[in-house]
Amino acid sequence: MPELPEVEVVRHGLRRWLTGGTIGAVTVLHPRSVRRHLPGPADFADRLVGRNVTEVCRRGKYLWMPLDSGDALLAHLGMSGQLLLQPPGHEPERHLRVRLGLDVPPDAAERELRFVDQRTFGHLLVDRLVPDDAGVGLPAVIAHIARDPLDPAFDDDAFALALRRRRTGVKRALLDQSLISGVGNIYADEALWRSRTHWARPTERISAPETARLLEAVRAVMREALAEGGTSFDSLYVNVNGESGYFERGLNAYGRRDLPCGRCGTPIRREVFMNRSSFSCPKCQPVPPAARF
DNA sequence: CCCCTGTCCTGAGCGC
DNA sequence: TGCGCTCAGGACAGGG
Repeated sequence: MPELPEVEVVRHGLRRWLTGGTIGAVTVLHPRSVRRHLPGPADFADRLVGRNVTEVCRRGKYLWMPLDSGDALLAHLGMSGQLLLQPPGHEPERHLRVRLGLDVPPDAAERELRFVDQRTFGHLLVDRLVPDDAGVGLPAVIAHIARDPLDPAFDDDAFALALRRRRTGVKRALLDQSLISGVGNIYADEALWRSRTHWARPTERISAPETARLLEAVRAVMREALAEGGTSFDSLYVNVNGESGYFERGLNAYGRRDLPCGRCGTPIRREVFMNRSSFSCPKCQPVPPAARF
């Protein structure tokens, strides 16, 4: 379940291989993986073949590679997506969806970029680059995605104000990628545990200092995960070299139903919210008055 | 405009 | 053994 730290690990791994490389043959093996490329798979391939990759960028959970054409190849890993660099003759993976030939700089070994995705919640598309609010290019289809909390240009004060204007629970707000990006179910639960916040705490009642503590908690859990090389549970997430990125021992709340809270020993509870699991400590994170469920 | 729910997908695990 | 059910959840369309 790749969230910001896992995607950043992938970005970092891809950067060295892709920058300066030229895209060769493109094969779409499963149309669903390019469903958000509205002109269709043939156009997807046409706009990639022969193009030079100039960079590998990320915002939140989105990854994109600007091309010398003014387009970018955009990727979202969804639940189970992987971007693997394999030798061209390597045996096809079970859930291989898209393959992109790659002519890498002359001193590097030949590689093929492969999009592997069991559950097909992830996707690839090609889109034009448009300037963002700082004049740097990002794909037009993700112009609505907020900056992420590790972005130096993330505006903490603006986030605090936007949070207080919302009429919802704090976890729903953390998962809203148009408010703050890169946070998924795992890091939301971890950050809420760390800041001793209940997931249903009404956003309009969250003070500026409390927002600051919450952001600090989000950043701390993400930095810890990055330091470990990315968090994930199942072998569905594999980093760019094909190694599984595990981080279970660093988790304090997520997936720890009935296990003791690391601070107070109270068994961690599991609740269903937004059709997904929320894990929290009943004692450290008590249900707030006027909770928004 | 804002908020929230339903939907997409595959495979593991489990009860009968 | 095999069948059917549940669970995992990111992003967005569309309804209220």
